[in-house]
Amino acid sequence: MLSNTTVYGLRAMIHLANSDQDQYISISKMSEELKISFHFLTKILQKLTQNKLLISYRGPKGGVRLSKKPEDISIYEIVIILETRPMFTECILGIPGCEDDAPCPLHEEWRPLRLQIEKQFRGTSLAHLAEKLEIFGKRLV
Amino acid sequence: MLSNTTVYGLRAMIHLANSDQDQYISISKMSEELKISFHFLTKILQKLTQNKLLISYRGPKGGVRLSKKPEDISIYEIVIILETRPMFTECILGIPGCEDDAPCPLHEEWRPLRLQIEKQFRGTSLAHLAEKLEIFGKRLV
DNA sequence: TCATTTTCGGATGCGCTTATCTTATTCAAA
DNA sequence: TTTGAATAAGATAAGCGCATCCGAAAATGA
Repeated sequence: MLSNTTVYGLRAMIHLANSDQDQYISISKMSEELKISFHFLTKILQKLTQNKLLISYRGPKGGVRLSKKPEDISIYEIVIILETRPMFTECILGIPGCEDDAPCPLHEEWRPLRLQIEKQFRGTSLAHLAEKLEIFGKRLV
Repeated sequence: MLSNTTVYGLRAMIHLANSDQDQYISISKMSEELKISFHFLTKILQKLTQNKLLISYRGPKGGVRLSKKPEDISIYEIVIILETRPMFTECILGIPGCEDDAPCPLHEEWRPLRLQIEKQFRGTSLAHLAEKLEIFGKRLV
């Protein structure tokens, strides 16, 4: 459903939402805590930085932090940036040119589900997830 | 969402559901009509044969045919066989051991969607899709 | 029996995502 | 100003799904 890259990115973002918003969080520390390869995590967070979801800072005491309040970041934004395929729009049968006017046989069955998934992703904020993590003791690793 | 392999398999099965049930359909003919590489389609249909969804016959006039009536084959069965990842059960964050008792932060949000997708796939038969193809002039290529 | 057709099944090569490595750049603190 | 810590960015390797190829086996018809 979601690529590894996206999953790692989501976990890291949830972790950041659950950390002190006023200071930069070291990527290497994060990679240890989340058990994600440091180099790979770096690449992923670079992409999120380039897309303005994170602010990075180099040098000692450097790291990354969220560019907005956790309440204002939806997991939809993260998925759109990290997922290479347009999962919220593509035809489930992969037929080129499939659209409402010229639908594939599964088109009508798939559309409502696709829209509902998108709605759910748009409506779920990092703050919401971080809160759950905090209150109910849920884990990221 | 679905792998290429699964998509090809689904298209081929819909094509078969829309063909004469009493005779074997040549894979090479099918591959031409569906514009799918013959060798690759062969591999995919072999898997479906091994899993009793198709019955194959070698030699001249050979080919494959559905092992059950199109009404009795759900696209769920096909996806389960061809998809390598357990898409109807796996955690959306890919966290090992994620389950109802020890959920990841997205667990509760994802579960109803996942179940609804599964329900839709279980409830959609090849006959239903073939009918649509026939009546509304929808296409597979 | 022999040639032809067709699926079966193993082996191989390709390409993209995933993952790693290396060098450059930036910043803080001594 | 120098040193060390940390991200940035490009190059490179590994793994897996995708795709192809080829010989073997089975069935048909002559």
